[in-house]
Amino acid sequence: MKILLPDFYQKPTFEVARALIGKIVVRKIDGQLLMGKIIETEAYGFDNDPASHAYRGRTKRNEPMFGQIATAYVYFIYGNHYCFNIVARDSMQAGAVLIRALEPIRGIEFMKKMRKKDNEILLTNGPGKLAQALQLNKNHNFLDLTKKGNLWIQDNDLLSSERIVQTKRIGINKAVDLQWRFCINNNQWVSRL
DNA sequence: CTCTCGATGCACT
DNA sequence: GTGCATCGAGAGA
Repeated sequence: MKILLPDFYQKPTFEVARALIGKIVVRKIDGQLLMGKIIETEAYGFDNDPASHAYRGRTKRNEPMFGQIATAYVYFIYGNHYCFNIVARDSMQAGAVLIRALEPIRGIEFMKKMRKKDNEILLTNGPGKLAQALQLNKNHNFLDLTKKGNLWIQDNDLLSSERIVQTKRIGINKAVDLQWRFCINNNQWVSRL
């Protein structure tokens, strides 16, 4: 499995969001590997996207979205949860892909422990859930995802005939009609239909 | 400084 | 389906 290189992320953000479906998130903790297949993503833009953190310009929080592509943008939300994004864009000044759901591939027992849940569906079927399962937090903000450190993204060599569907984004109140959400059709780890 | 509210998850009816 | 915990970022005064 080859690691995804920077040029993979140097495309319009919504295209990268679609391309990331089926790819593998790898997390290393204390020498143990956790892996999950990306099932659901959303693209967030810049001044073309009122729902994006970057919409009103550069701030301390959204700094990663304006920074180097192929790095992580992790933010804290609702006083409880972290959300994991990957910085990706071409000509825009800012842009990132929110990872909304994974299918657990490896390290499932560890994820169950972190999530305090035994049901495999409930481990990573939502952005806050997968961040908890993989123990992602502010420490991973700005992290280069093209290097094999403790978090990176790999290609998926296995052929997949699953259909990718494109829909409106979830959990936002602005730009609600933009079809910038992608997920594997009929997959049980998708956060919502 | 104060106020609002959110790219959520979970318990509950 | 509805309600809400919980806290930091961002906006405005």
